[in-house]
Amino acid sequence: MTILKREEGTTADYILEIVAPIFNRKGYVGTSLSDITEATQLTKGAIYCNFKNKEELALHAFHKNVDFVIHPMTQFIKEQHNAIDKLLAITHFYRNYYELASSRGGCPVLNVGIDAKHVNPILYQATKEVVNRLITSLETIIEKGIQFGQLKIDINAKLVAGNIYAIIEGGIYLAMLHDDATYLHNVLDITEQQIIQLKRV
Amino acid sequence: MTILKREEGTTADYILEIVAPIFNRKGYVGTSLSDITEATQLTKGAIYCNFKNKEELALHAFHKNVDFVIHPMTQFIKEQHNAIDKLLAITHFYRNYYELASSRGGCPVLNVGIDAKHVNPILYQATKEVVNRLITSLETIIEKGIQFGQLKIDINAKLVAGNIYAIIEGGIYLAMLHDDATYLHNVLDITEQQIIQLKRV
DNA sequence: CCACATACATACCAATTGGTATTTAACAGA
DNA sequence: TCTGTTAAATACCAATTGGTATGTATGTGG
Repeated sequence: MTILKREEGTTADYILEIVAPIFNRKGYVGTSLSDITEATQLTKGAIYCNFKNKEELALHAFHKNVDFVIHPMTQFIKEQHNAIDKLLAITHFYRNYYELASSRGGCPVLNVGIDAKHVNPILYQATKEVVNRLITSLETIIEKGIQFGQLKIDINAKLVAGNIYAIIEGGIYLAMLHDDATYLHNVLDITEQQIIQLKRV
Repeated sequence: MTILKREEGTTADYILEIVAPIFNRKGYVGTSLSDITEATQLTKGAIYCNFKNKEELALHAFHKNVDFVIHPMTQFIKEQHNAIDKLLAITHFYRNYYELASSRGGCPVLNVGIDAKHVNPILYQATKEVVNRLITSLETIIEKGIQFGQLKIDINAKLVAGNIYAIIEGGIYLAMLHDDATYLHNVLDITEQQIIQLKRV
């Protein structure tokens, strides 16, 4: 399978694991092949044997970064069984997001969404799709909440979902910029208030 | 003064005017000297005669971009004479922000704050200072509003200022990502509600 | 044990990177 | 009109960029 005496996983996985945070930090153009070979202690031969080119590697790295930060949240959500609790599980999850994400170079959605827009259409498109997925899942939670009589009936699910995501991402931005999680925590407080007001009385 | 037969302004101004949106779009590492010489139709001699190096040029470009989008807002604010109206002038200003900023490559604060963090300490620091200035001015408006009896006395000015800025910036992010200003408009609606609730009863 | 595929290393490529030294042209002041 | 200064063009630099062609070692199926 692989020459290197690593216990588990393929070389491609190994490369991605090391390279993903680098792409997240330095961006697509900012990350060079020499950054990659240096960090992995592999040669270009190994890289191009496992990935078609830099772009494909960056795309995989992006998805790896997204999974790393988002996967725990989906678990949190599944554990709850009504709309309010699911929404609060989200804000609860984001309470620890600064620690989770900053160790890997920040929020990949925020980073790549900004970084790739005028530079790499593939990565840009991938970011849009991830954001759409996230907002849509929020939307679905709200819609089902309305349907099951947990939330007020006059709620615009799409609008509220977008707002929640925007507010949280704004808090993440400020937290990352100033290396201070309280910016995020403060907007989460607001978001939670907003969520509670969605509850059907 | 300058060889080029431009009617007004220095060559440095001319370079900045053309180069600023490019830096905003492609970022610091993503913008090459050849991008710059191509766009300005000048040679590297002209560039390095007017700016010490790429970094200094990028720094000036950043401040030019910030001024371009922020200056109109400060005018708006000055025209109002109580805290609520000043705060609403801000949200009013951001109603047109998508059109204003996207034509120049997006929000420079958001772009450079993300782009430069792990790549260029000078630009990163500059962004933090701009954000601090903006949040502090918000804070001052709120504090004076409390002082003059326009706003509730139990408001945490620093906290509210940070929240408003985070929410707006989050809306800007989504609007830019999806090329859809409504994401921004929706969070501005929320922000305005929040502002009105600050009013002393 | 041999043929072959796989996985990676090595060596190389043209193009581009940011930056500089030199040259040229234009202007201003005397 | 001569002189010094300045702005910009030109030519050049070593280093690095992403990518590829070739070489080599290792494991595997027949």
